[in-house]
Order: sequence, then structure tokens, then C-alpha cells
Amino acid sequence: MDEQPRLMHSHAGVGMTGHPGLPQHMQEGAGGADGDGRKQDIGDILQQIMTITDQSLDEAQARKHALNCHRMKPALFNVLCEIKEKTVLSIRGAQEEEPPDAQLMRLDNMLLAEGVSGPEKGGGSAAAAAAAAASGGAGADNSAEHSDYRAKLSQIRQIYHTELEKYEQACNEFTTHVMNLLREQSRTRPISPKEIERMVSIIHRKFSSIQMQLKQSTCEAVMILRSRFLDARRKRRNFNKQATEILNEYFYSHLSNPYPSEEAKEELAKKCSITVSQVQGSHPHPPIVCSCSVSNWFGNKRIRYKKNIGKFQEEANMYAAKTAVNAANVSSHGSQANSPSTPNSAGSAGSFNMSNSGDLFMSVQSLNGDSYQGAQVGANVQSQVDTLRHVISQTGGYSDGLTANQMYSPQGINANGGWQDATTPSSVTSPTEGPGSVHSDTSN
DNA sequence: GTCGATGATTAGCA
DNA sequence: TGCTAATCATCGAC
Repeated sequence: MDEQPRLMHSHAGVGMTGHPGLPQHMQEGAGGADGDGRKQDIGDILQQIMTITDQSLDEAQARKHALNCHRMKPALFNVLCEIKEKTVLSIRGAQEEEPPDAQLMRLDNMLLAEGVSGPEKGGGSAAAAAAAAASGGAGADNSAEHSDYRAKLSQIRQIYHTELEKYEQACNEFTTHVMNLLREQSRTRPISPKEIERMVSIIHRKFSSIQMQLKQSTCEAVMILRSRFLDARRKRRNFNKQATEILNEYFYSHLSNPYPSEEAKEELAKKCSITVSQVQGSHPHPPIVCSCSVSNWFGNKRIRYKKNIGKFQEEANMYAAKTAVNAANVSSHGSQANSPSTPNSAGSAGSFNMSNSGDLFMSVQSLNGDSYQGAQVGANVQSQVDTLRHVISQTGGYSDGLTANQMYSPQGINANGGWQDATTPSSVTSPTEGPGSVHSDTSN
């Protein structure tokens, strides 16, 4: 392998005036007595090179060896190298000078930031932290999501490193192979060490472009994972039946003013087990159990109820009855169960008690009321109203305020399309204030 | 795949 | 700041 440089150097500087490394007898031009003979030598060598492929392997090997040992070989090698250098390589060289790849740097930075490359971060990546912050802290369900995220990220990281290792190994192997091949080839072809170096750098570039693809794919995978995780909060999860029932109970029992206070919302959220995964992302203070979804729910409910009262009538009816029955039960047990506080009122939990009866009355009455817009009151409503009246009269003694002749506005919605007293919903006097509030509600 | 229901988001308003 | 209204996007039944 090292024979070539040695051969080259052994002839270098021997009588060279023009081409370095070219023996003097080759530089003396066509003139002179032995000029023709030298031309003949070169011609012979070239001829042998040209016909080398036509020969058998053994013959070619022998020729090759003869050529390698030929006294003119180093000089010829140098000349060819020089010519090659001046033509092909100079063109190549101009293209090879590239600035450091900005995209590769970006990818590297991103992988580092995501914790895929570089030292492994104990708690996952910055993305995980950001995701945690975005989803409102460390809820129980979130920790599971985080661990899931971390596990997947770690998987990506592992794949990335395995692949990277493979690429590096393949790159080294291929480089060594090519270098060996070129060195071997340089015995018979004009391949200078410089060109070998250049070839190595070309190989490295090719491999780094493959590496960049790997990095790009990894970044994409991380982005997908991250977006999936971060957008999880955006995904809609239906509340379970129980939660919906609790919210509906509250809504229909506060129909005149379905604007729960913050405390009531939080209480409802707790009761409904509405978790941070259902938190509206824009809210700055999401507690572990958050009322934001409750706000959403009430907002949606109010709108949808108002838009299509008739459609919700049956539901209203059902919850009114349910609430009345609950109230009856509470009363019969001689205790006042607590329910989530009505707007800005002393709150209570558990099934909704008689404090809500004012709304219930209104709801029930409105089922029967002439002014009820679009109410499709079924034939059973009247009997239900009677039953409820009976129940309510037993529980709270509010029957005084409840007469079938009373006119109620459509479920508390005024002529302007808004709820009565809904201009300042959260500060409105609650119907829970007592029997008086029933009148105040119903008077609307 | 369609469609209604429904939770979430957004702009605009008071 | 909280509400309404419109809209988006997803779920779940069919």
C-alpha cells in the first residue's frame, strides 16, 4: 500500500525542470537522438494500459505488476494526477465548499432541546414540562399522561441513538473500505492521497445527509408526539352520565338564574370529577379539579336551552321531578342536605335541597304556563306538576307561592332573550335566599 | 360514512 | 371579566 508514495518520492526531484517528479529524460521534448525512443516507451505503456482489460486476469496481473515496476510509472502517475487535479477535482472542489448546514444545526438544537440528543433528562424533556404547564399542573391523570409521554419520548430517543450508532458504524466501515480500495487502486490509477481525502469527506457528507434525514424523522416523531400530548386537552371528552346529571340538576333547579358562582362551579366540578384534562387551556388558574369546564358546560347549556326550549322541556321536566323527589327525601329525613351553592349564596353540597325550589317552581310552573315559548307540554305534565306541588308543599311549605294561575316567564328567560337578572349573573341574588326569592323569581 | 350531541374555542360585547 | 353567540372538532349511535 505504501509502495506508491515511496516510488513517487524515490523519483521526485531527479532532474526535473518542468514537471515536478518527471524524469529529465521525459522533459527533454521530442528533440534529441533518443526522443523517439522515449515516445515509443510512453506509447508502449499507454498501449499496455489500454489493452489491459482485454487480457486474462493472470495476464493483467502480470502486466499490472510490470507496469508498477516500470521506471516510468511514478512519473506518469504524477502527470496524470496533476492533470486530473487540474480538471475534474478543481471543478469538484468549487462545489464542495459549503457553509455549515443551518438546517442541520436547527435539527440538532431541537433534538437537544427535546432531550432526544445530548444527556438524558430525568424528567423527560422541556416539551413534557411545557405540556405539563399547559395542561394545568400535575393532576393524577396527567401524571399518567406524562409518564406515557416520557416513555414514548424515551423510545424515540432510543431508536434515534441506535440508528445513529448504526449510521456511524456504517460510515466508518464504508470509509475504511473505500480508502483501502482507493489506495489499492492508486497503484494503477492516478489517485492521489489528496483525492482519497476528498473522497472520504464526500462519503462523510453523504452519510451526514442520511443522518440529517434521521434527525428530521426523529424531530417529526417528537413533534407528532408532542402535539398529540399537548392537544390532548383540546380533545373533547364527554362527561360521564353522573356528571351530566349533576350539572343538569343544578341547571334546572336554578333555571331562573343558571349562573353558578365560582364556588358553586368548583363544587360542581368536584362532584362531577371534572379533571384538568377537561380544563380550558386559556384559563390562567386551573386547579386540579377545575370549574372551567363547568363554566363551559353552563355556557353551552344556557345557549342551547335558550335556542330550543321546547327540545329541553322533557329534560327540564325530568330533572324538576327528580329534584323534587330529592327534596322530599331530604325533608322526610329531617335534615337539610347541602347542595352546591347557588350564585353567591351560602352553598351546600349533596343533592339539591329546597333552597332551589324557587327555580323548580318556576320550571314546573312554566311547563304549564301559557307564556312558555315553544313548550311542548305533554299530557303528563299537569299530573307531574300536581305531584311536585304536593311534594314541595310537604317539604318546604312553599305552596303558598305556587299557584297554577301564576304566570311565569319562559324558564326565566326574559323578552330580550336573556335570563332575568342575568345582566350581572354572578352577583345576582340567589333564589336560595328563601321563600322570598321564590316570589322574586316567579315574579319575573 | 352520516348525523346529532356536546365540549371547547373564539370574537365581540357590556 | 364573564357572558353570549357562533363555530369548530370530536364522540358515539346508527
